[in-house]
Amino acid sequence: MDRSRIVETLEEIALLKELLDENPFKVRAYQSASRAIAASDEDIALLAATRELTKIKGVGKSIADNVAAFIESGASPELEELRSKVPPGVVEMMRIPGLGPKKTRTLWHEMDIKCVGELEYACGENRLAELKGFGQKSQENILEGIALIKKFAARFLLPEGMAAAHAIMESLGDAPEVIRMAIAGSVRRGRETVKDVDIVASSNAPEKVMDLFVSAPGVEKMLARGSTKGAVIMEGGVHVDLRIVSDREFPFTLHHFTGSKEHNTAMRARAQAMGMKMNEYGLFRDEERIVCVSEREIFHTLGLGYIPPERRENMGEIAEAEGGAEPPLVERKDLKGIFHLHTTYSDGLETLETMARACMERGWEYMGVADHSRAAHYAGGLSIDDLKRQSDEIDRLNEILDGFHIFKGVESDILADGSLDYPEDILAGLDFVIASVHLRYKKEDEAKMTRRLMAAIMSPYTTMLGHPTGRLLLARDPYPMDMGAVIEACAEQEVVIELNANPQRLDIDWRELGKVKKTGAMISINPDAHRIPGLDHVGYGVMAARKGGVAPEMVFNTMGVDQVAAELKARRARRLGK
DNA sequence: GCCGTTTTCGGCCCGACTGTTTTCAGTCG
Repeated sequence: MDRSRIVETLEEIALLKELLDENPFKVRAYQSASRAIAASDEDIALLAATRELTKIKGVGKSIADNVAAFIESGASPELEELRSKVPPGVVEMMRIPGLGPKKTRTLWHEMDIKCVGELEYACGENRLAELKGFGQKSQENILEGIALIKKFAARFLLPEGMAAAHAIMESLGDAPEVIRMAIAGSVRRGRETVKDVDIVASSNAPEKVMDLFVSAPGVEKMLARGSTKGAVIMEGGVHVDLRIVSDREFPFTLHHFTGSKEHNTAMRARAQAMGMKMNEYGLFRDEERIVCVSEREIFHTLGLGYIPPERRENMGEIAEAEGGAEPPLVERKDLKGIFHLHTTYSDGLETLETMARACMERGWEYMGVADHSRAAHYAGGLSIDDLKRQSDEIDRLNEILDGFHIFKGVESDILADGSLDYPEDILAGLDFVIASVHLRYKKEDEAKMTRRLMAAIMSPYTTMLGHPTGRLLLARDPYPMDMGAVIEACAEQEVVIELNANPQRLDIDWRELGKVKKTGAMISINPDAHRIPGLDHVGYGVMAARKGGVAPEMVFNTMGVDQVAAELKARRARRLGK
């Protein structure tokens, strides 16, 4: 049983109970149990089998029994029962901004509205205006909300969120009324997809700053405008919130709006346990305000080391920072070179030499070229002759490029039976091989896909496993497979796991990195670049690695060129000797 | 439903904004 299925089940139970107007504290209990299980390092199935689920703080006897029953039978009677009471369309209605459980329930019970379509019709017929708690304005807002969720997927990729955030930062950053200003929210945390963008500013003239914000270039629509809080929609549909506070409040507000909500909840609980109270304006002991000029001081006051934004997901980071500890996290400057880029030999847009020079400009010591293999017809995969031509060109370039080295590699398709795409003697002539699935995954079930990946990992020529889950964010789900088994096999075979830094992939998922760390396997932060700007995607990869708590030593491409060359040789030799 | 250095009962994180109210409920983060 997948942990995420348990977490989703508990979340859905909480939501449905809320819609059914059950005790809000009971609802919260399910929510916090769900979060606690999501954040736990423990083997949930094992704890369930030994009746020890209540060891997890936030999981009591009742929920523990439910989860255990769910794991055993694969179905949750409680959830089924709740689902039978709430039409699915009613749950869908809650996606509309401004509709929470209470209002949705009113629409459902008072107006017999059971789906988004019926709601849209009712608004068009002006039938909500007379309903208690609603009015003309809410009717309009609901219609706009429906249009919005139809027009835009509810989430955006990280780069789109960053672009919107930087646009606002640029138009407000130089204003004399702005004292400090920073991007907060999920963009700052480096989440792979974001729902909206949060920006925090300090000022003594908030009204002026708010004026600038709602009239900034690129703003399409103003949603809200208070004295301290405003919200707009940018062209392209990204929702941006701005919060303006006094400068002494700024670090607390920045921390608060960086979130995550779960991290904040845990931090406030910690403050409370230490006899303090924390909110977005400050930290207080009794009525006395505790001065902190930076986020670092806030963490310090609470007996913690600085927790970088990427880590703030309440997935163990607070325990790790206990006593002032600050576990090292990889930074972009730690990368000494990169693997996995494409050139005009296959579907890249730049020549080998142009890409090499672009890497040199970025201060890297080496690059590992990995064009597509011959099965990837659609991407101009390389024939054996193409590979040889490329190899000759690399030899020439390695002669003339001063202080830079190109490693010879390929991104070999993992064929349906798990074998690689070239004969062994060809693979043996390469410095490294990235093995990736690109084709024939749609009909594979979990067992078959796992076997296929395992077979590829077992090849002594496989150096790295490329984009392990195959997901395309907001577009394609990961293929089904046993990730735990794949990670263990990689560790055992010394196969490096790719963290594909393309912002549409960010694959392996950072949530798996804790597991990778435990097995001792290494990751490589690979740009998978097809053009020059794609090289800078490693920045997204670094953020994802940091979210997973990855130290520089765990990242293959933090090694310098000589060490990488030696390591590639040594690994190949060890595996051929096995 | 969960939890416990005030508690096995009585609490449960906190504040801004909106729209509908005529002092506040609901939503959101």
